[in-house]
Amino acid sequence: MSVYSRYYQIVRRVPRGRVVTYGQVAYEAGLPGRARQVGYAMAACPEDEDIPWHRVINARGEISKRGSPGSFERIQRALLEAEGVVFDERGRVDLDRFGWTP
DNA sequence: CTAGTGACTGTTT
DNA sequence: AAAACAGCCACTA
Repeated sequence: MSVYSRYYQIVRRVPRGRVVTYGQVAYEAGLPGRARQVGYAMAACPEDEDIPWHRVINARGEISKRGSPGSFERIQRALLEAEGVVFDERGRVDLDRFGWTP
């Protein structure tokens, strides 16, 4: 049982049309201050399980950038918009409205 | 065991 | 408001 599984389980609880920050996932998993590990866990996200990884964004309300391709961010944004999440012209989400609170 | 690598965050320029 | 800094630690080789 790795720490990743804990994070994945938290992410699975996020309902449609809502988003969470990396730090919040770590906090809910009982491991505050480990946002970076959450990011690393998402990078290793298993595709064969239904993990809504696209609902995890950074504390600024933006989609975190992954070094090389860049196309994944566009896909993530499309997935969120399809669930009703609204982005402003700068590509940010209003966490006060769409942020998930357990 | 050590060293390198990050989908991050809060504070400080 | 945007950028730079220093912490954070699981995982892989």
